[in-house]
Amino acid sequence: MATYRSDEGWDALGDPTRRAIVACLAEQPRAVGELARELPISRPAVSQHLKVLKDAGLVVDQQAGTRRVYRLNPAGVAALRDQLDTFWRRALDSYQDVVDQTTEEDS
Amino acid sequence: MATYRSDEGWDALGDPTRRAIVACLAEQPRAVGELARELPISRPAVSQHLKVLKDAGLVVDQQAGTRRVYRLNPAGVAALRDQLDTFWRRALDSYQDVVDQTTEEDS
DNA sequence: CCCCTTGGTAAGTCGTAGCTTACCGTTCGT
DNA sequence: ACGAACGGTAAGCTACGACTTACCAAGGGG
Repeated sequence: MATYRSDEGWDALGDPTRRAIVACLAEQPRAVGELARELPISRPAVSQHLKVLKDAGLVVDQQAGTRRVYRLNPAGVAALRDQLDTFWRRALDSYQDVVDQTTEEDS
Repeated sequence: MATYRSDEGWDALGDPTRRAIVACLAEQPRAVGELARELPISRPAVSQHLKVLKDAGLVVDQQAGTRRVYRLNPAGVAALRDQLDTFWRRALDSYQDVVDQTTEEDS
C-alpha cells in the first residue's frame, strides 16, 4: 500500500491535546511555559507532546535565552495537507460513479 | 482555538489501521469483507473502524445486495484538508518573521 | 424454503499512550 | 558566584482503545 512516510505526523495529530498545541502555535510561536499556561495540563506533559510533534516534523524549536520558542513547521503541515488533497481527488472520482448509478441515501 | 467540529475526523485518522482503510478506499470503493481480506485484522475489527470513519464523516456506505460498499466522502476529507491549509498559511506567516530576524542578525 | 454468505454488535482481554510528581541540567540576572 | 526561572527526562499509574471470539440479523440463490 502506498507508503506513508508521514505516519508520525498523523499519529501526532491524533491526540486532541497536540491539536490544541498546534492550533495555539498557529496563532503565534510560543515558549513551553506559555503553552502550559494556556492548556489544562502540566508543563512536562507539554514537553512530551512537543517532542512528538517535533519528531513528526510538525514544529521546530529555537533557543531564546533560557526559553525555548516553538513554532509550526510549514513543510510538515503541507506534507499532510497534500496527502489529504490526494485522497480528496480520488474520492471525487469514485463519487462520480455514485452519481451515475444511484441517488440513494443511507441511514 | 475552540472551533474544531471535525475533532472526530482527526481522531479517526489517528489510527494506522484506519489510515490504511482510507488509503484502500481511495483506490476504489470496497465491501467490508474485501477490506478485511487486504488487512491483517479480522472482519469485525474492520466493521468497528468503519463505524468510526462513518461517524467522522470520512466515508459513506451503500447497500448492494447482501454486501455493503464503503467509499470515501469527499466533503469529509476536504474539511480536514482545509483546516491543515489554514494552519499552513499561518505557519508561513510566522516563518516569515524568522527569516526577517535571522537575516538581520546575519551581518 | 432452506441455508449460505455478508456484516453489524456484545463481551472481554491486553497493550499502550497520556498524565502526574520528582529530579536534574542550563542559562540569565544581580 | 549563587539563586531563580525555564525546560527536558524518568518512573509510575490509570484509562481508553484496538483486537479477538462468539453470536445474531438479513438478503439472495438453488
